[in-house]
Amino acid sequence: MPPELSPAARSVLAVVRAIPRGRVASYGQVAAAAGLKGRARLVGWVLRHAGADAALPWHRVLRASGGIAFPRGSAPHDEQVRRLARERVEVRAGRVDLARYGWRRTLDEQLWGPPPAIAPARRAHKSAPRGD
DNA sequence: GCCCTGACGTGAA
DNA sequence: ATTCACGCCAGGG
Repeated sequence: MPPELSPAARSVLAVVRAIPRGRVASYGQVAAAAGLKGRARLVGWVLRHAGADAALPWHRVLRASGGIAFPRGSAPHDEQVRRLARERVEVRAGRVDLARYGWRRTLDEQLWGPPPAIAPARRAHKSAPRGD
């Protein structure tokens, strides 16, 4: 990263630092919140060059699909999973359920966010012991 | 300048 | 669920 962070880069970092513990946001979402709509790649670029900043919650940034951007099995992937697990964010098959852990900034999003009742009322037959 | 490669996103097949 | 084509744009060759 250049000695002087571009204003854009600073905005991105500010947004990332604003993601609450136990919640996650997508690259695109971060970009938009930083006033850089459509520039998700830039967010990736900034994080990649931000590297050794333990205080930066880079692990809370995921793909729009909720998936981790790193390849399954790669070191950074596992590291991200660990960091997320440490704050109670569960990662299954390399992805996080955005409906449950996605960062919702506006009241509107808070209310309309998790629409379907968490209890799917699935076929009550061969169910498993559930209760989280 | 041109071409390729990304910690990406979206819409279409 | 997967794959593909594009759109995007900063760097590296």
